Amino acid sequence: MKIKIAVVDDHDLFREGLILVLNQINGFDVIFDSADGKEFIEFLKHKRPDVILMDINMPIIDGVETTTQALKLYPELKIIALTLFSDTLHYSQMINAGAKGFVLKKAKKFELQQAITEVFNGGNYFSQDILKQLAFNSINLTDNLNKLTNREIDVLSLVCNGKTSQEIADKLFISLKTVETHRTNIFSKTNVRNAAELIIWAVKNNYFTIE
Amino acid sequence: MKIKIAVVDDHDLFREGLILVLNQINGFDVIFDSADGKEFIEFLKHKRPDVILMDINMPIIDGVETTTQALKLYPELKIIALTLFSDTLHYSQMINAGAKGFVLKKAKKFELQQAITEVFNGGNYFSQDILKQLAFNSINLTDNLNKLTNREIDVLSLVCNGKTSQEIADKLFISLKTVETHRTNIFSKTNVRNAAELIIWAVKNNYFTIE
DNA sequence: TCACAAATACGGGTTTCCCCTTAGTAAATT
DNA sequence: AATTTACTAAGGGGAAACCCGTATTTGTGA
Repeated sequence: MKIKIAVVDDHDLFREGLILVLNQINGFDVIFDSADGKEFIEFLKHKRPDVILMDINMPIIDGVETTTQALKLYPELKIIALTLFSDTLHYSQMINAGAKGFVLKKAKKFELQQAITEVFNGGNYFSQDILKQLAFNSINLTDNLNKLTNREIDVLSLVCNGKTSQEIADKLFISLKTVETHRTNIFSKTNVRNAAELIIWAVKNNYFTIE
Repeated sequence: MKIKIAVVDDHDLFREGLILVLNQINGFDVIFDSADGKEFIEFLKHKRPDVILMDINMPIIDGVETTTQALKLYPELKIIALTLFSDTLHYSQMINAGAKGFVLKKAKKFELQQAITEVFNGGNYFSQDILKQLAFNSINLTDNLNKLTNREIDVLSLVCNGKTSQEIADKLFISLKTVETHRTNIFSKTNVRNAAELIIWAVKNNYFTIE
C-alpha cells in the first residue's frame, strides 16, 4: 500500500519537480497537488491523503491558515511544512497550527523521504537546522521571561514583513485598535520602542529571517 | 540534437525536481547540475552547456558573481536567471552581469521551456512579471539605480539601527527637517514605504547587516 | 465553576512619520 | 560661465504609530 501524498505549493516549477521526485520513491504516490490552499481544502471533501506537504508562503491563504482550517475540519491529517525559511517565527506558527513536521526546501531527497515516512507512521519530523535553532533559543529566551502569545507572534511576523497596522488588521480580520494593542504589548515584552527596533530584535533572536 | 542544459541552484530538492522536469521535455538534456557556483565554473573547463539556469541567491558565490565570472571566461555562454525574487535590484544586477533571460521560480513549466528555447536560439527571455514591473517603474528605475549619496547612507544606517529622525538629527548635527528630507529621498530611491521596509531592503541588498 | 490568561476592542492624546513643495549654498562637472 | 548634484532647511498637512487606560469575551486549566 502506497503512502498517498498531497503537495500544496504556489511555486509551479518546484511543485512539478517535487512530484516527480516523490513518485520516483518506492511506496510514495502523489495523489493531489495545488498552488492554492483554498483548492486543497476543497479537495479534502472528496479524498483524504496520508501526508500533506505544505508550503508556508503562499498568496491568498498562506500555509499557516490552510493548515489551521484543514485540521479544524479533519484533525487526523498529517501535515508537514515545507519551506524556505528556518526561523522560529515561521515554524512556531506552523507548529501552533498543528504541523507534524518541518523540512527545509534546501533539504535533500532522503531527508524528505524520512520525514514523510516518520509522519506517516504517526511520528514527528523536524529538520536538524530547526532543532538546533530551538535549542539555541530555549537557552537564549528563557531569561527573556516574557514570552509572546500566539497572536502576538502572528502580528510580529507581519510587522517584520513591513506591513502597516491597517494591513495587519485586514489580514488577520481584526480591528486596527486590536493590532495596536498587540504591537504595544510586543514592544513592552521585547523592550523595543518601534517597528524598526522590533525587526532588528527579531532578526537578532532568530525569530525572523530576511532572505 | 538536444539542448544541453546546466542547472546551478543550492536548493537540492528544487534542483533535483527541476532536472526531472527538464529531462521530460523533448529536446532538453540536463548535462550538469550543482549547488555551487564555484563547482560550475570548474565544470566549464571541460564542457560547455548550451543554456545555463542560474539561481541568484546561493552561499559562497552568488548567481550574479558566478554569472560575471563565467561570462568573463566564456562570453558566448547563455545564462538564464531562475529566482524567487522579482524585485528590480535583483534582476538589474543579473542583467548587468550579462544574463540573457530571467524566469521566476513560480513560473510554469511551459514558460521555462519557452525561455530556454528562445535563449538557445540567440534571443532573450524576460518573464511577464518582470516586464510589467519594469514598465511600471520605468520612471523611477533610472533614479533607483543611482546609488544613494553618502549622506543618505549615513541616514540609512541610523534608520536601520532603529533610530528616530530626531535622534538622527542630533547625531549628525543637522535639523529634523533635513533628516526627513533624506528619509523621503531614500524611500523613493529604494521604492519602499516606511522604515520597516527600508531595513528589509537594506539587509536584502547588503547595505546593512544585523549583528 | 472559578480564576486567569489571551484576544479582542475603544477612546483620547501625543509623537513621529511620510509626502509635497520650495529653496539656498557649495562643490563638482561640462 | 553655466549646469548639475549634494546637502541643507523649512512649512504644512495628513496618516500612522505610539502610549495611556479600560473593558468584554473566550478558552483553558485548577
